[in-house]
Amino acid sequence: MNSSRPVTIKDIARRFRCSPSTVSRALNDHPAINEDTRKNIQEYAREVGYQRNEVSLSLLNKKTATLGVVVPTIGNYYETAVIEGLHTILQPLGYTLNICVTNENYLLEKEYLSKLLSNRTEGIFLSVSQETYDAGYYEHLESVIQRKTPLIFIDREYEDFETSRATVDDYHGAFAAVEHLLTIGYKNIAHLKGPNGLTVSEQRFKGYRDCLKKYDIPIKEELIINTNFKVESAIVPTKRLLDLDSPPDAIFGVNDQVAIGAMRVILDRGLKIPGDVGIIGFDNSPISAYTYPSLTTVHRPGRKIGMEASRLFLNQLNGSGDFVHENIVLPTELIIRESSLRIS
Amino acid sequence: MNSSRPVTIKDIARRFRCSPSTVSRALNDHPAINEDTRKNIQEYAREVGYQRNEVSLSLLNKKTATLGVVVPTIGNYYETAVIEGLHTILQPLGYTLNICVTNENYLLEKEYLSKLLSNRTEGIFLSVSQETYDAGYYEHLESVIQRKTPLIFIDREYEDFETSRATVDDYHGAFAAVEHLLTIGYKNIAHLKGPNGLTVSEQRFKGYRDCLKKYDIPIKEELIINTNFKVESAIVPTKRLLDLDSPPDAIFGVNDQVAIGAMRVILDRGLKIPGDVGIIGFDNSPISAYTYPSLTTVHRPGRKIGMEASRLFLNQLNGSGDFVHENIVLPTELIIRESSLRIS
DNA sequence: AAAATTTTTTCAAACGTTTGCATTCGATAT
DNA sequence: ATATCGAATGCAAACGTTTGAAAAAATTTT
Repeated sequence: MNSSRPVTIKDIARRFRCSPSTVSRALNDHPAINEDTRKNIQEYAREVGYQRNEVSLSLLNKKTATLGVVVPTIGNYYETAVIEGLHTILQPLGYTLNICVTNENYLLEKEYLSKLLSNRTEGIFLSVSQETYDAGYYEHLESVIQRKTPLIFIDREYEDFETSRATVDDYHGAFAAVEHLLTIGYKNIAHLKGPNGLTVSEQRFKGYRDCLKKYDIPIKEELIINTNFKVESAIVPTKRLLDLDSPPDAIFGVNDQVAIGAMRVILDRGLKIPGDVGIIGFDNSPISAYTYPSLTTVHRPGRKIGMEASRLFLNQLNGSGDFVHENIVLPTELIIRESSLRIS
Repeated sequence: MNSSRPVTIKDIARRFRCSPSTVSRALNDHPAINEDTRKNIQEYAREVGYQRNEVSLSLLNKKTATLGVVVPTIGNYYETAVIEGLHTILQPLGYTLNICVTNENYLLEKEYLSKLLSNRTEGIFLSVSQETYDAGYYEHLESVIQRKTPLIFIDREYEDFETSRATVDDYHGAFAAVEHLLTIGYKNIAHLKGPNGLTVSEQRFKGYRDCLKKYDIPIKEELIINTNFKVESAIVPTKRLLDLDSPPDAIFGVNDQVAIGAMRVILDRGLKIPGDVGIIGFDNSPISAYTYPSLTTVHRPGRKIGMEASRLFLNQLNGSGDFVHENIVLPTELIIRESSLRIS
């Protein structure tokens, strides 16, 4: 059986009765190589499908041109937008992105980070998993820091750690959303909150809370119900909201998915959107413009976050020794559509 | 400035005035190492944060434990489901997935494949880009074949190439969808088609066409309009359909996104779904159950595809020399919801 | 034709790890 | 006291490539 071991420089050298160095130089168009030798070797290499073993080069140069992207999930529009942004900047520079999905699992996250370091990844973009965040774990990050591998946080904050960070201004996005509802005449605004503990959830919740405070509206516990970001998780909570003695006249969902789930329940009850209940989401996912009614939402610039995060990485890389830690916070944008339109 | 070069086995050896071999054996719990030596070395290694350089091991063992996943996009639910499936099987086996997004671009696909080979990736899962497919390119695959790197096609067929393949039975899925519409009483069924040339588009179109044929219904050119899988791309085509002299009483969308876009246009015209127009999509994306009205669709088992593809890869890997090429086609499932419910 | 110069090629080391085989060092048996 | 044995450690090669310095070969100059 033909073992089909990849052709190496040594193989080519044997074939031409020359040294590996000559072959290497010929393949790399080194000037100190005879024109004929070069041509012959290059031609032969192409013929036999020689492909340089990057693994050996990585070992030699201590450069792998690989970056890790560690995220809790890739199911949602936002994450893929971030990855696209990273890709846009980093792919042309020759970097390969190694995308690792932790499923919100601490152990998996830890394993991935360790693996990325072992593989001599040159930088890591990390959105910590919920489990990690909840438990306040951070030891697995120590080794990344210790190794001085550039570490960029995307999206989720991690207070105790000083690294660069690119996040969206969830707080003001939420604030603007609720303020919009208030100024348009809604008075009793509920919030379908994200999982406790996550920065994204908490920031948006804070925006909701502080906006109500600003307008001297009491915060009612029964109007704040948790979800897990998924459509399904909005169903029961929304029903509970509608069954209240004084049901909300508007709902602010922690993301578009949840808002869409809520809309469904409301329409099923024969209520009108935005007539009876106003709805607002978060993310500005592509579908949000085409639901019925279309969904007012807060645009979250995922692609830009990816591009900014890339920039932060490159800064660290070219930075002089000690990293300059930057903290980029991108603004959101309120996108007003049908689900919140009501003449005040 | 502290250069913070990663600690190597040699560093540790120097510290203990012993040879690298001893350190290596100590770290790997080799039996022929003195208990004290072992303990001391292991402790010290932990202290200084030693992490074994997998790059050097990869070179030595010619094993990288890395697999490439080359897909045109990761924006949609289906692709992420496939990746999740791959992940489910392969992550526990120690494989790292290197996800590469080609954006339907041939050159990028070619570059990625070449890079993956150079990096000595042990297997490649490929869903060819539209450009590649359109142009019928295949040379970039030759080197993969030549190297005998296991290559598994996911989702998109590539006739001339014999490799293993895991796809969904789009044809029969589409057929069932249209048949459902017909048996429920719809007569004038339009199709919002996917981009020309893509297997997915063409197979679903064929299913549509053949089903109509089976029921002796003439195929009308004006009822078949192209889209690009995205919500927005359904808007204008749907308007055109509704403006026809004899507008369709049902629309079969090539995917859920397109179907949702169509629904939006129809509802905007004051028409009832499913009363005036029945709608059916494809994919069974999470959102499809919660649109208003909920969307009848064809379930596409992305996760299963990923798992099957993994199985095919493992078979090739353990297979004896010459690969056994398998061709897995998974069935779809019709999910009947509101958008097609009409008493016949 | 020898010396000087230029062109072309080879040598050897390095990257970090593992591993078969050889070596060293005590200790035990003769 | 010496041979024998076992345990512990070291040596050296290997993986594939690059690269500065040295060597060899070819060319030009004297």
